[in-house]
Amino acid sequence: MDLSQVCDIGALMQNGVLPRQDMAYVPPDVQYVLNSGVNSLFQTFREETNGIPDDPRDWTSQDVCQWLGWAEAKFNLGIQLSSFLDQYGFVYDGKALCRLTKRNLCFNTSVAIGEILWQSLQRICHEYNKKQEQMRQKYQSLPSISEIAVAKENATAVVPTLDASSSPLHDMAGDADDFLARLTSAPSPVRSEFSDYGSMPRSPASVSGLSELDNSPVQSPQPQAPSPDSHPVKSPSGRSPPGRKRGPKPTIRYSGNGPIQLWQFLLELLLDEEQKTDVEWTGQDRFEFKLLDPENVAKLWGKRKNKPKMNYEKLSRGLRYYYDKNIISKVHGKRYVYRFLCDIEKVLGYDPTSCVGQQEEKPAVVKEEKETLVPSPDCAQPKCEPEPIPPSPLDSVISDDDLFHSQSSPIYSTDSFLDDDLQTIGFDDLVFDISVPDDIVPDDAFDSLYML
DNA sequence: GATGGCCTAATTAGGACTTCCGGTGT
DNA sequence: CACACCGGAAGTCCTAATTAGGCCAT
Repeated sequence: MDLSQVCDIGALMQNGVLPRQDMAYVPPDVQYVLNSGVNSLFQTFREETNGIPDDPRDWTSQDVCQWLGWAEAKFNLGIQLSSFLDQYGFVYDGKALCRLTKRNLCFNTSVAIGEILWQSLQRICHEYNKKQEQMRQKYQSLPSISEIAVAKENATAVVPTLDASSSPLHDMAGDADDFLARLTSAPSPVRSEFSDYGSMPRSPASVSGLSELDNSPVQSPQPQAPSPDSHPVKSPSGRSPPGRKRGPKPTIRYSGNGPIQLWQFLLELLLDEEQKTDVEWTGQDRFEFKLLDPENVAKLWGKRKNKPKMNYEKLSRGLRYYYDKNIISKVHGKRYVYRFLCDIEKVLGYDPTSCVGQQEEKPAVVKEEKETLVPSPDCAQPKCEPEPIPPSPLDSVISDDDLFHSQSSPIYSTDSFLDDDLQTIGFDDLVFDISVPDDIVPDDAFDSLYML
């Protein structure tokens, strides 16, 4: 199948080339062609649609119809509009649309159509975010009004420069670490309301402040700083996704909200090829790892937290606090060996221990994920109380109360319903920053970084 | 002058460690 | 005996929520 064929999804489905509704997934090679087709045909989206807002969240029902019409015409999808009616029989607006997951889309239409629509929507969101980011950077590079006023006082004719490198604000940014630190100040994962980690809820206000769209595929662009000491991460699948250019490996570094926590730091080290002499997965048990050089790990931890007197004795005390919280446990009888009890696979989007001892490359980019820390299914959870599965994100009306309960439930996060592409629920708690080198094509970066 | 809205600073509460230490197990 | 490991206790640092007070418009 080539790009010329991909335009006619309907025909491809009829010919059995593409999976139909009863198929569970799109084969990777077909998915690649679909992605390429969307990317190729998307070039004309703006010209062929009339005045659709850049931000899909701002779309009206008419805009959604227009988008569906465009996709329908472009790909001969055979979309049933009824698939996009909410419970009241109205066509989704942009906000409701953005709450859909790929799985929702596939479920409502078909795997192939869902894939096309998903890719298309991702692309639109990506363009919007890119635009926002550019505007943000442009804005940041501008001198403030007060600076202009001062400049006017000091010189009779000073023209504010747009050159970021010469802007006083540019210098104020400080080093990347400092900048990163300032970016990462917010609640931490184990502080999530009603989480199982010994935290007490503060007040519903802290939760109700979450907008519905915080969990939608559309993420507002977040300022990201370069990570000077970040390191490459390999991919678990063993081969690079098709179409990805060769180049410097993407890097991964925690950049979530709030100060980095010890377990996050350890995970960061474990994902770092260059730290393999300090800490590594044992491969013996799920998420089991060993501190090969405990003192050095402690030193690195102390460096990160600006605690020069940090040592393994103190670090291990920190780890022991995790025992009660079911985040990490000690592997009895093995020196310096611990085990993550939380579901690292969910946090990262793949099992980092799956290719321990293998030489093949992991996927070049790891999922960027925003999610509460989730105890793994095999971890005994006496404090966990079962909760009913919350309403589908398809529901166009979700009360704050629903949101409050559904998001804060650890059970919800562990539910199998939330696998792979269904990731619209979660806090902005854990975010690993994946820096993608410039020479990797944007679409590749987008595939992995965006709307996961 | 009374009231209400807005803003800001101070206070409070809580989480996540850090530091220290005595005890236990191997 | 050395060392890893455990867990209590007190303290620090940080963030977010709450409260109090000042200012201003009506």
